[in-house]
This record gives sequence, C-alpha cells and structure tokens, in this order.
Amino acid sequence: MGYFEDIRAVVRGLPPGKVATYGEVARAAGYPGSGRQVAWALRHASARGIPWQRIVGAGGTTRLPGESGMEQRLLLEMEGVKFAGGRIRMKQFEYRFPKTRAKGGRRAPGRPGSAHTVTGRLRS
DNA sequence: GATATGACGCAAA
DNA sequence: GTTTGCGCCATAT
Repeated sequence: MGYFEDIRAVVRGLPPGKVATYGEVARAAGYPGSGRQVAWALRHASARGIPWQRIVGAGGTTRLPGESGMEQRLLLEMEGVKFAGGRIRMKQFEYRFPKTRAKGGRRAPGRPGSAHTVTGRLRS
C-alpha cells in the first residue's frame, strides 16, 4: 500500500462534523511530519469517496485557494462545523484519532522530546 | 541521481 | 495581529 492509500484510509475514517489537520492525518497514517504529502494526496484524490473537505490547516484555517476553499467551507458547514472569524472552532470540531488509549484522558503524559526549552530545531 | 514542487507546521521577528 | 524563514517529505520531471 502506498502513501496515497494510507492517507485515504485515514481521511475516510473522519466522521462527519469533525475535521483534522494535515499534520494530524499524516501522523495518524504513520507519516509524521509529512503534512504536505497529505495535501498532495488529497489533491490527487479529488473525491473517490474521500471527505477531503474535512482536512484543514493547523488551527482550523482553510488552505484551499480559490473557489475550492468556499466549497470546502460550505460542505463543512453543512456537516455542522461552525466557523468563527474565518477559522474553524477546532476546540469543538477537531477529531481525535484513536491512537493510544490513556485512561486518564491525557495522552502520553511526560513523553520525551516535549522539552519546553528546545524549540525542536536549532535556529541560527 | 538531482532538482523542483506543494491544500503544511511552527517559531521567530 | 501579520509576515518571514526554514524544515519536512513523498511525487514529478
């Protein structure tokens, strides 16, 4: 199964009325850090039963240019997703992928790499 | 094999 | 609040 298939499977798993970010989809598909490829895959998907409209940028921003963006917003609003100031209320509509089941509701408390001092990469 | 591309993400300015 | 810069990584050419 190729990248495309993985992405497709994950996106198809999104329930109506919920959205996910490219990054989250990529992570759920097993390709963390390749949010761009999610976009690429969706562009090629163009439908095929894939709810592409449920994929939005980080923070709930729509990333589709032109009329496709309006179509996406329309479709999402039909599903019950509400927009606020051009953005989706992610707090309410972001879908959580069933990755690991933490009983406390918190996921992976204290996982490594979440240091507050390091930004993740060296800058300058 | 190397270079270009993109519906991204995130931190710094 | 907006703009800039850079990393990221699978396809395309």
